[in-house]
Amino acid sequence: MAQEAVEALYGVKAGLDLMQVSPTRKEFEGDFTLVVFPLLKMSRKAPDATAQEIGEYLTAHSSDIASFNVVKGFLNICLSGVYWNGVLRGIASTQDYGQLPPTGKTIMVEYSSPNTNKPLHLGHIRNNLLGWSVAKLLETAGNRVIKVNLVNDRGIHICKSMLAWLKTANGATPQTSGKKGDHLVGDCYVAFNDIYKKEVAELKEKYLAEGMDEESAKEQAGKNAPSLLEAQDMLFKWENGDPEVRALWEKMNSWVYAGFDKTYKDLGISFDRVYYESQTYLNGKALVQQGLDMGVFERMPDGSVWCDLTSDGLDRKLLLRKDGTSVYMTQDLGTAKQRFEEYKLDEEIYVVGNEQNYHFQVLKLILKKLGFDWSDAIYHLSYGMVELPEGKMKSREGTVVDADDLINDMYRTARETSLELGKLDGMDEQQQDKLFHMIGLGALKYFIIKVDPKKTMLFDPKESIDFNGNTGPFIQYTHARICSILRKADAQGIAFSADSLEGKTEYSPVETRIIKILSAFPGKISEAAAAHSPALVANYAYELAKLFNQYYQQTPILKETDLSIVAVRLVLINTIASVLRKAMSVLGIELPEKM
RNA sequence: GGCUCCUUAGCUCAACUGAAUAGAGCAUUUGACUACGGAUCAAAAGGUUACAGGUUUGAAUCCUGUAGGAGUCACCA
Repeated sequence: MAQEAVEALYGVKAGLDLMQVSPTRKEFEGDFTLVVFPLLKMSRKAPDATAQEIGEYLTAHSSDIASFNVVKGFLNICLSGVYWNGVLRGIASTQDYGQLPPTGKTIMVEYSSPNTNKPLHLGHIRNNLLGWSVAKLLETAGNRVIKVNLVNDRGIHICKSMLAWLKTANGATPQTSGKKGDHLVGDCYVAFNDIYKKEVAELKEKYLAEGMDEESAKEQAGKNAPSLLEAQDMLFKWENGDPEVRALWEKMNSWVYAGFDKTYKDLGISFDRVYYESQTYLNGKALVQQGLDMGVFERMPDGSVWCDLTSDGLDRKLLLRKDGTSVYMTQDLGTAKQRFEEYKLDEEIYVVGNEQNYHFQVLKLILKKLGFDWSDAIYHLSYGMVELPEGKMKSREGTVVDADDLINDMYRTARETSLELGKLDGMDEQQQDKLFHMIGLGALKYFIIKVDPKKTMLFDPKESIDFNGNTGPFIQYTHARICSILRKADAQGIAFSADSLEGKTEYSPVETRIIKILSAFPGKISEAAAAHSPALVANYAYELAKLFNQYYQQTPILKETDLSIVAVRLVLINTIASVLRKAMSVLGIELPEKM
């Protein structure tokens, strides 16, 4: 449109990149703003004159434009009430507004990927919420999405827990101890480290007494502590299928899975497929041979295999140990190949913390060297750590925020706040329980998701999570409020539908702003999907909720005497409620009708 | 030490592709109708966007350097 104006006025076709249109800032009058600076070369006139000319042309050629004004090279355009009425009507009569048409693409999202030797903590919560909502976001943007979890269920760390269980637990099970399975196993892991630390200290004393120097005494003690040797022996037995070790391993893992399932259920997240590393850890060995044949990898005299990436500015990467066993990278290479072939993926997203940036850089590079053109379709959704006021969470120092504890805290706060406000008349206990969970979890999820995934974020247990202001409960409250009005309207027998908008030509400035933001929703979904950032959707929902609360405060809805105006306002707020529901559903947050 | 990332109000976070006076929430101060639901709203105060240069009509945003912080550089995963 503006492009046409430029061509008609200056006889030059301007590229779309020069046409900068953005929503007008609220301190100026207008709906959209065209920045004319980039066009000055074509107009060969002063900014204001150029803006004036374009504004006049647009007003003359489009009936949707009501007026315009020029401020310091910015052309502010006001669209007519009739135009906005058409927009609102279109939105109100669209089924599942915000759901974008199918793209035909298949995208896999891998997230969560826990170890089975400790319970989930706040860092995992960020991973889980982010992974789940990115998957939901991509679905909403029209893609077919496969959510997968790769459980790290084998390795020396698991053996440590097993060993400690044998030595210290006296046969305790989740049933007999009353502990959640993942916590029981996690406690064993801690117990192992206590034993290990003690042994290392003793051994170090002994070595020092034998005249070894400090440095090597420490190193040797660390390597030779009896419990560690036992754990290594256990891992060896595991790899050789020792029935006793395998049976214990299966038993303890099953406890952990039951525990994880509970936490996943509380968080409201799920997977389409779960992979276990015990079944995939041999993947990728075939690729090593392929790489050797292609001359991309090289075998050392001791038998180990490496990929030299120094010409790309990276290091040499080990792919096969001298004993022929594979490493993490090797597995990931094989697993990626398997997945792309099996599912014909258009994209694979790994939701993994930014501490593994280097790993994924190497992964993609090696795949590329092996000639897989789909290596570019791998996206590492690298999220920042959750830090505490005293710094990073460290399980060894006991400074972790446990996922289950945090979920329970949120539930309790929601319960206390709700009961204090006492608006839950007529709700039975089961409904209340569901509501407290909805609110508590809404607070937690929103708190995590509203932050840009890439950024390190801070959680202060002392202040915990607020329920006022820019929060999940704020948006839930807004929704409940709208529902309350709609219920009252219904009780009064006031009917409305998109057709109630027929013939409406005027909207107040706030109403226009609301319609504008509503109309931006699908665009926001695709923008967020492209950026892999649910945070954009969270902030969008907040803006909308805030705008409704302003509107509500200054505009009577049911108190208005003109019933046709009441109906229009009901259409508007009903649309707000459904867009809020849709937006928050992307984040996995439910909105109550009462709270 | 090499490489990568980060630094915005007292605190937690925004700012689309470079655009107008850098926005919210919390905390602080003040105010709000016989409450269409006060988990709300209105207002005040709070900023040299770490620092120094550079590019540009225009820089929190791009480039260079400095300071501070994080991550990573395993025959761990």
